[in-house]
Amino acid sequence: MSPRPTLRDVATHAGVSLGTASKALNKSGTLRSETRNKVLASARALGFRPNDLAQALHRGQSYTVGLISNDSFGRFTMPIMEGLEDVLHEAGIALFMCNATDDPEREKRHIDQLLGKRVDGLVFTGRRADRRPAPGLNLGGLPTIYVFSQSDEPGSVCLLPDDAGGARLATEHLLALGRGRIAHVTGPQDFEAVRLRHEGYRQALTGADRAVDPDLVLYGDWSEHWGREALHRLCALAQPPDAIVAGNDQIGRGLLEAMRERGLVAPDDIAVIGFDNWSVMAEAARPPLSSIDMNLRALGEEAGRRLRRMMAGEEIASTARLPCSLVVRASTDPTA
Amino acid sequence: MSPRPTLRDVATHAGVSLGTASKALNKSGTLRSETRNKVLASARALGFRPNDLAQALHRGQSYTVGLISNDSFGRFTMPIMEGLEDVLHEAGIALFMCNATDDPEREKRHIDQLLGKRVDGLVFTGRRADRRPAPGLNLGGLPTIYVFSQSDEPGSVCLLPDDAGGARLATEHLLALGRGRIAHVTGPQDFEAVRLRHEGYRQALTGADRAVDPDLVLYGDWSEHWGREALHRLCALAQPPDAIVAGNDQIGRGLLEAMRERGLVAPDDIAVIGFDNWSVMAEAARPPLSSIDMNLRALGEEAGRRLRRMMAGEEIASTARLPCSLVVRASTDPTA
DNA sequence: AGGGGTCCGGAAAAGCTTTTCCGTTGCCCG
DNA sequence: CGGGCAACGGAAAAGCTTTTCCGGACCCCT
Repeated sequence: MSPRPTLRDVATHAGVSLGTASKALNKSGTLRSETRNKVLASARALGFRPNDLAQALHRGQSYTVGLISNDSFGRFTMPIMEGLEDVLHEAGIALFMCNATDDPEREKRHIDQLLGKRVDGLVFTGRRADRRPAPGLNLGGLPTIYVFSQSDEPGSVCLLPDDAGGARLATEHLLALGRGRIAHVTGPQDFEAVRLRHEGYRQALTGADRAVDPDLVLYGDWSEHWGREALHRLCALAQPPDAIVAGNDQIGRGLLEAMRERGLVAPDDIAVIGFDNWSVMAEAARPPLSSIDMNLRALGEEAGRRLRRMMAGEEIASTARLPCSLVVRASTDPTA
Repeated sequence: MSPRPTLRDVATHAGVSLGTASKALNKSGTLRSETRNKVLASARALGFRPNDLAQALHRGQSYTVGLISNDSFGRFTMPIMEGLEDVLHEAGIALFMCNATDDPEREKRHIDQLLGKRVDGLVFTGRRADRRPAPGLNLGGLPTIYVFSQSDEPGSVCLLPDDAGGARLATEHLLALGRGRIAHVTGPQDFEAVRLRHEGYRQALTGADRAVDPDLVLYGDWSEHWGREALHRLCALAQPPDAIVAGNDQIGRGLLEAMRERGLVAPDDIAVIGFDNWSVMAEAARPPLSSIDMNLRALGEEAGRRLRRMMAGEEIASTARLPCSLVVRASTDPTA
């Protein structure tokens, strides 16, 4: 039976009317259990699967949410997606992802497809959390949420990791280890995350009655190469640092590698902590790199909860940031 | 206007009947261009977007394909997805991904959801290309293809990189550089890819009238750590190798790192080539790591083409492997 | 035995689009 | 001026499910 069986087929097979079959399968209406079982048996025998298209059309709700990802490697999107899906599934909602790869044309296409399929909600995910232009499409009041990504549209609902808090956590961890000269080696200054992480770093130092030494703050790109170069620059200072907060794990790993080559030992000579907790990087570093975890999965879960509330008609505060956590490894604490 | 406008709204707004509005928008039937334009204008004014649910229901085809990914980091799935999507989009087919994360329950759920949405095809993608049990669901003749993944069901259509060919390419590259003792440091032997890559390595050596030296073939896990350890073992041999084919880029990078620490220079002392061409690893290695690219995007494109043919009713040969390519970097050729 | 209530299952409409089939209008030509 | 044809637009059905409304049957009680 190539075309999938419809409810009518089931009804015919069970010798009842179409409406009755529906009621039997949905446990609604009032039927003799004998009739109900007959229908159920027929449905099983025929391998019946209700047609979501018809259901959605009928009730005007698709119980489907679309996720548009601009993270071409999926490193950030995947954990978010898992969290989202768990929460949405509880409510019987399916989640489908489309990959836009930072191409506005592709993105538009995907949004259009999703609108055509009458999704009940939309999630945007990014590779970086900077403000992005609103998609040039009228979403017509469709519940929409930006996760690890922000819209420049006022009133849009965004969910982000608390970058400043994460950097503060990292810096405070180093302060608690008794470090006095803490450097910050990070990415390009035009990333909002870079500015916020710097701000958290500053706050932590200020909180400990220390000032930021501009010589100890270095901006570059997100690569290991930059981490290595930055270490050499820092070591050339009259007063090298005794700890470093890296803007991400790749930079952190570069710092550690350069240290090894100079015969410096982490954390004894310099303690290093990264950001992102990208395990494949952090765990392969020598010593393994302490890092800040952005709890992306939890971010996805919270996004799912908020989206559900939005779908229920509730108004949601526009932007929230969720806390990061500290993951201690040997690059700051050898006993870890 | 919270509920999206329907074709009926457009028709009313334009002062024509529903059927006429449909014809105007689909350029079918025979209408005065005046009427057609009136409808088009109304549709634009109202922000009309046809309801794919109704369309799909009507024509019995959803023009949608589902992708089930078991690659929790998306490193392999994402490029495949891009290729797939490009090819499917040409045919007006949308691609939606679900993440199953190697959880059979999740996977079942997703398949069921996709079947309910009456997708016209299904793609399975993996993190590893080993044979996997068929999903315990009746797909009812739905066109299905496994990419970078295999089903143990006979007759299933699978599309894979030519692992053996890739390893042969790598080994021949090293032979062409004049290397005589070529080692192979790879992952767990229970991966089919590991066995195939070893076979390619063997073929290349045999083709050059060289035998495989069992001392030079080391199985371990996929980590950098194992790469480092393996290098030390190889260096402890009476006759250390002058080149190494690594089973993946992480192992390759571990090998290079350990070489640096021993004061060995790549490629002068030992040339190293990896596998996967995972740029974030290969390019950050010192020196940058030559590697074998599995052309995953092309794999995705070919999968899309085959799927389209299957949807058109064509029978497809069950399994194919697509060629890998060699990416030369400084770890084998300093001039690269 | 008849009337009222309960229990069941059927009929029909709605949800949105496409397509086929018809009816109407207007024009041209005889 | 009337008949026929082309051009155009409307009506209706189909595709699948859910849900409401109804009608029929049966039971119980009086």
